[in-house]
Amino acid sequence: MSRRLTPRGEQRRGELLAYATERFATNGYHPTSVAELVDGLGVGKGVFYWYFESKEDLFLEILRTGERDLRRVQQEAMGEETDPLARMELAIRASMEWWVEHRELYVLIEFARTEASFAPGVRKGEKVALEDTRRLVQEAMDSGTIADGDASVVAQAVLGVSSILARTQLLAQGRPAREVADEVIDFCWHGLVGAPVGEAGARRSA
Amino acid sequence: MSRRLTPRGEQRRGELLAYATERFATNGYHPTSVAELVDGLGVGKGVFYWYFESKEDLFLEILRTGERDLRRVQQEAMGEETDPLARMELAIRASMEWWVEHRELYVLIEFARTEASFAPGVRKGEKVALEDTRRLVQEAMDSGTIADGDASVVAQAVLGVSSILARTQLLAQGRPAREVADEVIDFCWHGLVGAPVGEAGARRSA
DNA sequence: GGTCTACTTGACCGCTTGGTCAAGTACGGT
DNA sequence: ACCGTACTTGACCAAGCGGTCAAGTAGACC
Repeated sequence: MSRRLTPRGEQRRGELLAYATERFATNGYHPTSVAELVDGLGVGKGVFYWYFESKEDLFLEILRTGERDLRRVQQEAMGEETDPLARMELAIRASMEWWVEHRELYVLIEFARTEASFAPGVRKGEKVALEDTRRLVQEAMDSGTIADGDASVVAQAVLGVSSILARTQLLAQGRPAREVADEVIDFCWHGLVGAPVGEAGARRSA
Repeated sequence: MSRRLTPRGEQRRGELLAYATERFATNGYHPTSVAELVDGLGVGKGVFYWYFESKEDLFLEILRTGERDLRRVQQEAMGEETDPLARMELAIRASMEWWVEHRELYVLIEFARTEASFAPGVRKGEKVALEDTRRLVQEAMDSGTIADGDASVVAQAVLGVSSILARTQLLAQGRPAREVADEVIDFCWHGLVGAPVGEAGARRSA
C-alpha cells in the first residue's frame, strides 16, 4: 500500500495486523472473512481497504514482518560470537524465545507453504534461513569440529529438529523455551547413539 | 457416506479421490471448488455428492486413508525384526519410499494442521505415529543402546528430521529415497558432533 | 473559524461457493 | 422385455465472499 500514516493511522493498522494474525491462526486464512475482521474490531469495512490493498496483501505483510523480525532477533543473538557451533546455539535459543512471543506465526507459515499464491514467498524466506545455517555448518566442517558431509542436508536437519520441537514441545506443550532449546541442541549435537546425551537433556559439550 | 458401491461406482469414487488429491495439493483446498473437480473429470455435480457428503468429507477421506496406508507400510516393513533401532531404521526407509509414491499427501497434511476443522484429526494421527516411535526409543533406552532421556522428545526429533528431509530432499529436490533415508538415519543416530558421520552419509554403526 | 487531509462509514455490487433435487439414463438380474 | 437400483445430469439456490465508493467526520495547522 505504502501510504503515509499518522500515528493514529499507524495504530489502526497495527490493530488490524494483530487481530488478523490471531484470527487467521485460530480459524484459518480462508474461513476468516474481511467482514469478520472489521466487525471484530467494530469498524467499517472501508477501514480495512484504507490500510491494505487486499486480504492477500494483509497476509503477506504479516508473513514478511514476522520472518524479518525472527531473522533480526537471531542475528542480534549471535552478536560477536565467532565459533560456528556456538553461533548456532545462540540462534536456536533466540528462536525459541521468539516463537513463544509469536506463536500464531507458526501455523500461518505452515499454511502459507500449502497455497500456490503464498508458497514462493515462504520458500524464499526459508532459503535464507537455510543458507544462514548451512554456512555455519560448513564452517564447522572446515574447521574439523564436526565430521564432513553435505552441509545443506545437515543444516536442514537442524532446522527440522528446531522446528518440530518448537511446535510440539514449546507451543503445544507449553514447555519453557530454555528447556526446549537444550533438547534441540542435545539431539542435534549428539543424536541418539552419540556420546554425552544428558539425562535432563541439559548438558552439552561445545 | 457408507453407500454400497458397484465396481463401476468404486472406480468413479477412486477417480474423484485421485483428482481431488492432486488439485488440493497443487492449488490448495479452499481455492479448489467442487465445480472445478467435477468439470475436470467431465461429470455433473451430482456425481460428487453421490459419493461424498461434502467437500470436507472428501478431504477427510483422503487424509484418513493416507495415514492408514503409511502406517500399514511401516508396520509391514518392520516385520519380525526385534531390535528397536533396527525397527526404526526399517520404518524410516519404508516411509521414504512411501512418500515418493504419495507426495501430494505431504502438503495436504500440512494444510490440515492449520485449519480448525481438520487439525484434531491430524493430531490424532500424529499421536499414533509419535507413540509408535516413542515406544521404540524407550526400548532402546531401557536396553542401554542409547542414552537415557525423554523418549517422547527424542522420538519427536526423529520424526522431525524424517519429515523435513522428506520434504526438502526427497520431494523438493527429487533425491532418491534410499539416499535421504541414509541421511536421516545418519543424523539421528550421531548428530553433528557424535562419532562416525559418514562422508557419503551412508555408514552407520547399529 | 476555516480548510485540508487523514481517516471512517456501510450500503452496495458482481460473482462464486457448497450444496440440492427432480428428472433422466445405464445396466445387471430375471 | 422389463424392472429396480445404481448412477448421472445440470439448472437452480441462498449465502457469503472480496472489494468499491460517494458521502461523512475528526483533528492538525494556519
